[in-house]
Amino acid sequence: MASYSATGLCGLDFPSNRSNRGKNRAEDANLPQVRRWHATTAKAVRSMLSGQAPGPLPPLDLGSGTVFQQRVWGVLRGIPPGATMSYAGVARAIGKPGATRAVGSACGANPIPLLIPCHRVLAAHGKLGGFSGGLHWKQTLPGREDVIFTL
DNA sequence: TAAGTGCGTCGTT
DNA sequence: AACGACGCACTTA
Repeated sequence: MASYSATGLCGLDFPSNRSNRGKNRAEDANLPQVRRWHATTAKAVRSMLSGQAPGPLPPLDLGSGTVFQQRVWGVLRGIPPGATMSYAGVARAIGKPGATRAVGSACGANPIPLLIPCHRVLAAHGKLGGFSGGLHWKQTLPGREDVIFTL
């Protein structure tokens, strides 16, 4: 289920996942635009699920997140398909080497899984770590991206 | 080497 | 003040 605000895509859930986040009343805004966004989103998601680069994305509304979270998500979006990064790596990438734990929290707060590839973030040493949408996704998705798990 | 424990760390609620 | 989708050092076996 995808959710849109006046700014852009603001939420995305895995199928059969928990209930939706309240927000978005995009009906007030331009419906045609939302439909356009959703078409783009759907295409991007399909690409992701088949292991391809997402291609063009709709505008993302991340205004709901804190500055720290937005920094983290920005890094995640920079991880190419098939690549992975550790929580500590992300922490270093945003210039806060000690904030690895906080990075984990930020990933958990990610409103748009898949398009913001939190599943490419592993714990140190290639271990899986956790995942809000269920660990099986974290195993499945990178699998489709031909990620090589070394130990 | 593998598995378990404890503590430091830091943003969020 | 308490709680993590972590990391590291340090036991044990």
